[in-house]
Amino acid sequence: MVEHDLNRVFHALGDPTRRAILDRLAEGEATVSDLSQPFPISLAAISKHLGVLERAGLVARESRGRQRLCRINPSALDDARNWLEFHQKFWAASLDSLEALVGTSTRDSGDSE
Amino acid sequence: MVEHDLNRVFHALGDPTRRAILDRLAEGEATVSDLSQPFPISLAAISKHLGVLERAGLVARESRGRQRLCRINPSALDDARNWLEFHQKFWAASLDSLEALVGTSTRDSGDSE
DNA sequence: AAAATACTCTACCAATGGGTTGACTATTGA
DNA sequence: TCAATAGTCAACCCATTGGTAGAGTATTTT
Repeated sequence: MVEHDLNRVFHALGDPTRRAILDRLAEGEATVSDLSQPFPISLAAISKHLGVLERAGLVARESRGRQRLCRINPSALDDARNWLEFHQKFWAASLDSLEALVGTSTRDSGDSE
Repeated sequence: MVEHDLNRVFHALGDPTRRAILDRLAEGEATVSDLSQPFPISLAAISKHLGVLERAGLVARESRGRQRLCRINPSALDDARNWLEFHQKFWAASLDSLEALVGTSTRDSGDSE
């Protein structure tokens, strides 16, 4: 909704490790250790990535004894998807009118819009 | 298509100035000076942003005399949009089964397609 | 109670990112 | 021809990022 959030969401999605974490999380809840397993980096690094994802609203961590259960929040993608969808349509439209303009090859006298 | 590109696209979209540039560019081609006008930063900074957008495949710059005409490439958003769409559906499905397990009926975004 | 587990937190480090300025190139314009 | 315009490029600054290692905090487990 707010720019602010879009920044965080897009930034979070810009890292392949984080996208992979989301992929894995899509199969179900997982602990931080579970999530760290496929990666050759430290647990602390994964924890940091989870922090980024959490601040972007994409995942939630819940304490469960001595472990943290992580799960996904799909609705946080709405803003990003809306942005993309809107702009793609908008751009397509603007390209259409450009092509229409070029296609007719008529010198425009100023009655555009 | 490749991770590589997703990184670049999402990273490019993660900056509000760059999103604003895309917004403005959606209204039609523009020169670098045109694009820099609404922003309180240097032309060089805008040029850098355009480089990021260009490497992400989102815009193209074309030499036109001593100026550079910039225009948008909507199809570069496809990868990002596909990624979002696929994962959102995937996650929604995984949450559905979770909720079925839990038994709550808090399911709100179940519109098809 | 003591030890192991599962994290998080706090430095710290090297690399990257967004910004600046100033020099440089190329195209117009006077 | 000479000066202004349009933009890029390179060097630099500082904040942020992704990574590490190590200490610290709960929770199990023995």
